[in-house]
Amino acid sequence: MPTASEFEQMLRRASLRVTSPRMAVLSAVHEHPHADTDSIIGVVRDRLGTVSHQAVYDVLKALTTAGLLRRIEPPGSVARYEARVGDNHHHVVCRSCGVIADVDCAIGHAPCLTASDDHGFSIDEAEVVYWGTCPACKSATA
Amino acid sequence: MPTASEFEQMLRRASLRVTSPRMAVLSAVHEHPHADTDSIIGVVRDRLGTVSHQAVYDVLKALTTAGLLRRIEPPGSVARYEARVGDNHHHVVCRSCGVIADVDCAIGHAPCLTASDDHGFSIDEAEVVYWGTCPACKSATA
DNA sequence: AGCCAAACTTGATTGATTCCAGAAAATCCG
DNA sequence: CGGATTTTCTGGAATCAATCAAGTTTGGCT
Repeated sequence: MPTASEFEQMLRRASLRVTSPRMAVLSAVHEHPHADTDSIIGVVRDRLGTVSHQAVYDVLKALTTAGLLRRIEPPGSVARYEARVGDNHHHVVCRSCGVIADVDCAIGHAPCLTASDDHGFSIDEAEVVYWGTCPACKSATA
Repeated sequence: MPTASEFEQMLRRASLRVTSPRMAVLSAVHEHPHADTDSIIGVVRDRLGTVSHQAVYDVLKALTTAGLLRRIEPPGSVARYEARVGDNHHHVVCRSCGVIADVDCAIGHAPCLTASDDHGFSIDEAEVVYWGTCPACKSATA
């Protein structure tokens, strides 16, 4: 877990002003990977008191654009955010409870990046979502 | 393109009653792959006159559950439907205009199904979204 | 023909996300 | 330090896909 001053440096390096909502959001996402916006709002308010949901939405968008956060949108779920950026990793989603876990690419840096027929598209990224059942749900149904 | 009587058989085989909204939706999705719900409503109304959006939502859900349609939800887009089901194919999405094209799996039947660390999940499906630029947008910016 | 469950209609509601305009705060520069 | 400029934050309203609820119609079967 990065320290407060490291979060500050991340913001400054991205040419973003250092504000308490930004610090709180950044640290909240680091603490709760794959959290949805509403949970993040809750965590931020626990720490700072009153913060508008609009501010959190703005901050999340700014940090995502700056590359400090990554936005993921698993089908059937609202938008979620994670702090692990810059590497090519994917996600497993539990069909029954919806939890998400990180999965490193099995094949290499760009898995499945070579489509059999790309229809003339210039493909620059492949995003993989694995569907399955998490250990907790497996033992619950057993 | 299947004929009307083939659509009818598909519905009956799935134990679904044959109604004009269902026939119209089924054929609309066959004619317009990757269409969103709103476009489908438009096509259906062109053919049948007044149809409630609720009916279309219901039909789409019923047909998806029955396995006659597949629902896809590319991040940043609303839900879309396609009639190509039962095979393991993926999609390319254009970053600039949003068009979607089908892509057959390059590696085999279940690409990237072996994650390096599955965190104990039982993975049964891998869904791949390729991001890139479509030929039309490439030539537009050139 | 006539029943009954499934399907459709109308109309309202939810819930995530975005838009807007004014107030507040942070950075820059002298 | 202090003022001007720019960005951010606040609070409320608006949007849009999607869902819910209650009542009416219709397809499939006897």
